[in-house]
Amino acid sequence: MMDVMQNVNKDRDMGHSQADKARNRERILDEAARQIRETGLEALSVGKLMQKVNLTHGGFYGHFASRSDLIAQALERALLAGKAQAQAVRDPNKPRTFSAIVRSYLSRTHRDSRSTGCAISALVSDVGRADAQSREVMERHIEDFISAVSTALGDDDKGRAITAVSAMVGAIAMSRVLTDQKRSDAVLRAVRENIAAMKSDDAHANI
Amino acid sequence: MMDVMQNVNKDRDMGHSQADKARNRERILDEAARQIRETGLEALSVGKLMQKVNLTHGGFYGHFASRSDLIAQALERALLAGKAQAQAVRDPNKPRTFSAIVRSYLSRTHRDSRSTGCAISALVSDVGRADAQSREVMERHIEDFISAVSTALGDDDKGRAITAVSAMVGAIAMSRVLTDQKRSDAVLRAVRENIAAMKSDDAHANI
DNA sequence: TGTACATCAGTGAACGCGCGTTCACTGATGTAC
DNA sequence: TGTACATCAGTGAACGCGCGTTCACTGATGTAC
Repeated sequence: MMDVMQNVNKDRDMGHSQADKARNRERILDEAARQIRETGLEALSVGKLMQKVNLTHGGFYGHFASRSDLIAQALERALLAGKAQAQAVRDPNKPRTFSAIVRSYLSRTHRDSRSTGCAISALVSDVGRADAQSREVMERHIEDFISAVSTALGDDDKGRAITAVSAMVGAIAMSRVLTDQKRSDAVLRAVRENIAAMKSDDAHANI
Repeated sequence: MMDVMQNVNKDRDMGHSQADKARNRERILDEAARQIRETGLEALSVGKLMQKVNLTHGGFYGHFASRSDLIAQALERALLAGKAQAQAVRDPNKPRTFSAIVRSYLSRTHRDSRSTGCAISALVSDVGRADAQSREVMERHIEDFISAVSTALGDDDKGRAITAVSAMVGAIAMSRVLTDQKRSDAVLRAVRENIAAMKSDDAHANI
């Protein structure tokens, strides 16, 4: 009986050591990064977030200065997690080819896992109207993504990479709007096929 | 003195006739359509919206059943207004060529006028996580946009139009995130140039 | 055309609610001896 | 290694605030005669 009570408390308290605090901070950030991708930057509620990680709302301010401080950090975390998620799928030994990037980015799996996928496509519109600080955070990741694609294409100029990234981000974002699964699938397929052609012709022909 | 007072009241009351009511409903909807494109679906506040059109919050429920009812209707309005705005710019006598569509969509002017521009690029991410009703509203307009582009391209298949639309929507949405104006301009330019090539080669080569 | 009355568009006070944030408290952790 | 105390991670009640929504009211509009 006493043991049961203590276990219940353990689950809730999560310990009070410094290591526990650091671990809790990570859990809060990870969960926030998931939630903003799932429901947007503004929908995040401090109380619900803390409940989700089995803590009470009051403790939040031992970890973050304010809700908007958390959101800024969660956005960075979401962008990193989305990238890591993409790279976890592939074989770490082989270099990432252009077609491998396009295939995994424009997959139905990616479309259907908003809360763990790329934060750019999950939050472009939102961040487009956010403050300069948030925009700069995403800006760095957009640049990185473009650079990675440009390298995979073997281009000096970034024009084609920019176009491919725009099409990929737009396609995933739109595919999540479409309620008709066939149409949604068709968007992913069309962009995948049209864009794949970019690499196959080595002469820099039309796109 | 009496005249002045009456004029002040006129500005606020806006009259009580049925025609006035219909006009007020339109003003509320138009302003809501602007606001959701500027600040997102969720940021809209009934009180602030009514203040903006010189009415008091209580009157709102004479026009709409609820805030979410208004939002659904404002989304449709925003999508229509964005389309109308695009068509107002061009010469109504000439047919819309593919390159004309691309040039105006991917213009700096369009990027810089979120509250009057295309609601798809302003709200893709938001609507992607909204309820089925809102998604269906935007879905119809995405399909229309794809059809218009496909016609301009003279294609039977919609694949290339889907790719062009994805790239345009993604490019405008991302260009609004970038704080570095040069980079933002470069995204618009790159996609404009790469996509323009789609039409010039009539043989259905690579994109 | 003019009057009397019913209708109804818009007003603004009031409501309950969930939110972000603060703070006195508790008890486990870490440290000084 | 063991004890005594300071620290501090997490708790939960309380706060002020803005929100969506309701409603009794006002006075202009529209209609019946």
